[in-house]
Amino acid sequence: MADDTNLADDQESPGSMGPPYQTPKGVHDILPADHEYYTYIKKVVRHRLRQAGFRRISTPIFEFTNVFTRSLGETTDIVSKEMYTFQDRKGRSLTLKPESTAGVVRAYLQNNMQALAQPVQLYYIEPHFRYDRPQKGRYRQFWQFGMEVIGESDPALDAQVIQLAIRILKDLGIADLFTLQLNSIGTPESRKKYIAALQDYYFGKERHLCENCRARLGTNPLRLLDCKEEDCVVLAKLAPSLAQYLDEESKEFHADLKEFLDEMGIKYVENSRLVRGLDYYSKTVFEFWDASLGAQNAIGGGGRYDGLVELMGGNPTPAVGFAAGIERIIANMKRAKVRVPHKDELHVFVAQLGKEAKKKCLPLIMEMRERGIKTVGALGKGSIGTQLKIADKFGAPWTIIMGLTEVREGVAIIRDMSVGTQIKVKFEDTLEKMIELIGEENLDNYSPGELLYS
RNA sequence: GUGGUCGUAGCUCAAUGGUGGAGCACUAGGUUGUGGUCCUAGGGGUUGUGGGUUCGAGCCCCAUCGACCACCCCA
Repeated sequence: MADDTNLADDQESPGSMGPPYQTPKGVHDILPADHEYYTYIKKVVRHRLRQAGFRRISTPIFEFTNVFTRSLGETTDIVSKEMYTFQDRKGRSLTLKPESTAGVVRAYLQNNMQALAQPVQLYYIEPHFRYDRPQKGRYRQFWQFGMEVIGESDPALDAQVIQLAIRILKDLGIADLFTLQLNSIGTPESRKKYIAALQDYYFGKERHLCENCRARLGTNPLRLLDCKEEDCVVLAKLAPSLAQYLDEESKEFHADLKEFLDEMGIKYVENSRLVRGLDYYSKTVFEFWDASLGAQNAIGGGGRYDGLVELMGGNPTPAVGFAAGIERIIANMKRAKVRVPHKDELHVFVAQLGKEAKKKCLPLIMEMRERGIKTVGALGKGSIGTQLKIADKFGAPWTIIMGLTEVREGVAIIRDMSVGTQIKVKFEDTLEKMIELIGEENLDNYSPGELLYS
């Protein structure tokens, strides 16, 4: 292979191993057909969260590595084996963000948002990165939207975050595919005590455990309760339960949360084995599980992280949040045969025959676009036959035909592509006639709102 | 990170170790000012990549890249 780039000596570059240029493992292009989904999902998220008083934030794609190691926990799977970590030119360790809560909390502190009215409500729609072995719905670059409520401890906030998450899933037509799994893991102190008790319980019983569980006993003992191996299940049944170790405050908090959820008519499954993979959670944890497939296909989750702000150097500040994976949402929308409305279809193709006609067509095309008629045309040469063929491929319901004859007569032909009938109008009336045919209400008149000058 | 399945034309897929095909799509013509249907013809491939075994490899073996599945874990 040619030595034409300085990537050539990089072991990981595809080189002669595959097609000359291709995306690396686990990442892919988002093509126009899928962007219809992304656009729609973003609209729903922005709309629902704006209604609830959230404001959007974007943190950098990469942060200093310690932002993540500190907040997520050194021994978590994400930190220990899934981060995209690299060094910059000065040898500083940077990491592509594997999730957003850590960065949002960092931004909260760095930008002194403690000074704002609390709670601060933020949402994001961002790409994230994890070095994982890819599978369907599991990519090395993936999009998540999420929300964070920082600065107030109240089970009513947990309830609202959960309600908003469900509201969004409903808007996307997939709420029924998922069940809300709910648990409380208490304060970090009570959890620590519980984990110690659990390890204590399993001490001396290691040889009855499966290989997996023996390894997890040191790193993630809570997972042992979830194992499907026969002997492990038996041991798990007799193991101490997390609920026994919950402090009074957490118990009361959780009871209130459930009361609020009931009040809002939100159904949930109490799942005492639900544990999230990140160290920063406390009290409330929840996930949305596939109703038929279970945990592997979780579409999103969240919980309370009352200790994180302080852990990252701020004053003790409670918080609660939620995040969901957009690729998984899209996969489920497709599975549920949910189609997304979009505005990409053309209105008009302008077929022109010859240079004289093309000159007449260009200003007309500009005017039509200005008025919100989605228009393509005045391209290529060829006979009227090939022009119509192109028009057909573009899928435009109308075609304006301009040939030498029409230029001379000062008219334009408007063809209805679905039935093949056509009418002849005065050239200067073409624009208004098209608006009439398309319908004022169908025009694509995007308005970003008026600019204000101070 | 562990174990496994798969990779053939733009797409979906055929091809006992013995000359790589079909449908759709594409291009041209039938129809030199009228597309989508129809008819006819045509272009397309180092079988993901690199090695090996064999008289001979799309098929067997090894490596590698990629997709997917089950774990691990999560979005």
